[in-house]
Amino acid sequence: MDRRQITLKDIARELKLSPSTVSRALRNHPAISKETKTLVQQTAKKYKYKPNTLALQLRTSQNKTIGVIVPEIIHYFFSTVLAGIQEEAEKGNYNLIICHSNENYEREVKSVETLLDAQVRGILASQSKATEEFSHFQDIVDNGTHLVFFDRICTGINTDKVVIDDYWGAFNAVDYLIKSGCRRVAFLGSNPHLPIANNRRMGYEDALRKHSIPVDKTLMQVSDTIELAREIVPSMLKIDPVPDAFFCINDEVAAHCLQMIKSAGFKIPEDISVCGFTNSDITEVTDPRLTSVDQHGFEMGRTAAKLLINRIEGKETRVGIVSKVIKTDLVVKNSTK
Amino acid sequence: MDRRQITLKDIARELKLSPSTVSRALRNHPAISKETKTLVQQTAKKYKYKPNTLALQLRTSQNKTIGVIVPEIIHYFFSTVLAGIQEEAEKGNYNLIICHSNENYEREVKSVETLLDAQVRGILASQSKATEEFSHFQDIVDNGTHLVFFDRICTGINTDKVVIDDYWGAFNAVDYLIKSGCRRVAFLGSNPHLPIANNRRMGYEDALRKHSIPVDKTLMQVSDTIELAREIVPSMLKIDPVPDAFFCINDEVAAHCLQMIKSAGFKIPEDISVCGFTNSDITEVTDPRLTSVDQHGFEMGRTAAKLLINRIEGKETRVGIVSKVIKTDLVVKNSTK
DNA sequence: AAATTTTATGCAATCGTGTGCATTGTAGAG
DNA sequence: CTCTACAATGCACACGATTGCATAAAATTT
Repeated sequence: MDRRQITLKDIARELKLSPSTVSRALRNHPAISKETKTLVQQTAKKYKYKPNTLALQLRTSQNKTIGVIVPEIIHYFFSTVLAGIQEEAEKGNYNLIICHSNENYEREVKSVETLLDAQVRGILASQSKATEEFSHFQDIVDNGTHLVFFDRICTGINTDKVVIDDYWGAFNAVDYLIKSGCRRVAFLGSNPHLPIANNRRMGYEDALRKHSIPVDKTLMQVSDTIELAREIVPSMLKIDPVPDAFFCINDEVAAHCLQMIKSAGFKIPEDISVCGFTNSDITEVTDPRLTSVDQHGFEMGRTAAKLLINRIEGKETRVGIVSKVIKTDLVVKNSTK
Repeated sequence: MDRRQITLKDIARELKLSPSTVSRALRNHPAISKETKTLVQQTAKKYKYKPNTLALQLRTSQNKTIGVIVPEIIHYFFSTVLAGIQEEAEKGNYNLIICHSNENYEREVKSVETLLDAQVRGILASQSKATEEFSHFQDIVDNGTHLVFFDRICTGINTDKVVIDDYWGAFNAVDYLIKSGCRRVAFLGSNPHLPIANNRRMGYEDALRKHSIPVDKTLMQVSDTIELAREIVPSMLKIDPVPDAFFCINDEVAAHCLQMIKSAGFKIPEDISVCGFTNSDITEVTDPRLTSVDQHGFEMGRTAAKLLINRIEGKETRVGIVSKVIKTDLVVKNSTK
């Protein structure tokens, strides 16, 4: 157990050759004779020789790892993104170090530190809800490490980003709600300093305006967690006249919203429509099944990872900031008319 | 951008010292004078010197990474386990390389290869449903790399494992169902060559026997995916007399089962009870909320990672195989009487 | 047969750190 | 004033792999 990996030297000693010859034989260097090559390659196979990654990376000073910072792992959307990142990293032979900030500012700062200590070549990050100060992200850039934000981008930092079209996602959803006959659409949003929340709010407002429906501040609340939803939704159901639709910032809030609406005695979607955001697995198991905006997390992950790897390898020629936008799709199920 | 990290040599050159002196000064070696130490340490701080991990690891030949193979990332239980692994790895200063086999045998084999190529010090693995041949896992052991299985263990390989008490989890759930008045409990299981599936089946059968209820093979089906459930559940609802409870191998199947039971016109839990396994987030949004067996994935992840790290660092003194069992808890909600 | 080219291999340095041993300088002891 | 002891630093090598250059041996040319 814990057997030492065999090295070039071991093979060299065995065959009474120099390490350099062995190295060249394995890499098919033209100056090596056929016999030596086959001999070396056979012995290498026999001993299951694997070049030491560390030594190689040290020599070329080309660490092949990238870091990821996600606010939450146990979360449909982010695990979808992670799967996309993972696939693309594997394709490019990059290793991944994953940190999760748990929506906590201090842990996010520490994650950046960890990743820079590990000397990753680049970082993919989505900021926590609690983050309002960005110097740790600036440190990444100052350190000469590539940085690509995804989804929860950080407006204070000048770097590449991949986002979804939050504005149009929200606009189309609310537009659909209105076209299906809703007039009092409530918006359960998130902290407005997050661009994703703010953009969705604007999409929501503009959809109302398009149909000449006045924006009613009493129908707009910050409610991005189950706990908040449990407080806010019941109170909104007492407004007179009651909202005839809820457009929610995520599926969890939408699903719990739906429960509370039902237990308050309203029918979905006849009395009140509900629309979520993400189109996660839970949209299939609510009753009725939940209409939601698909965020295509997998594609976002792939796109972000691809962009980062291209930057690292100098294949991304565009000099300025690259911003990629992933399209959303409204997936209509049974919680809307 | 892409600035080179500063090295010991850089500091040495700047201070007209040798790299060895600088190294010793930073590591507080007694043979270095106070003045030199403070001088070196200040300059190091000034230039934000970080020792090159690769060089260090090469020197000590002590790669600090561990690999993880999960069948699926976008999955409540496995992401919970991952979160636990991640926490413990971070605590021990280990980096994580995560591979996902996507329930596919070939990808699993390739993942093992990837991880061994990366020369990880140990691997945490949960096998895919498709795997019926284990030589790739044996390769890990033969290679001298530590291996700990979690949840979906592989019986063919002689190594440490962390599992949940599937047998008792199932036994207690079915026992509860019977005590609440059910007599015809259906079991929607998984491929019996997976120990988790087999153990749950035995727990199910023994709970029936405890109450002198005959085991009825027609009530036991392999149905571990939503697709299978959509085929099998409707046919089971036509059995006469109809089952009065469904005990399901996972929450997704349970949630969809619940939907189909309702649309077939049965009342839950009055006519038919439903119980899932995992206690994932979706149990909160079904209607009614789903009774389920909590698997404590986070604790499982932490336990498995701790065990692996102890093995790597020689802190686990037990010589033979270590098997840890994580307790389950039945969480009763509204889909059972 | 001598000179030149070709072929095949080894030497040594490199990447960034750490450490045993040798070396330098200085102070105290005799 | 010389010798010893000790403090402070540098040298050289190691970790594993790669690569320019030198070198040895063989094959070819003149």
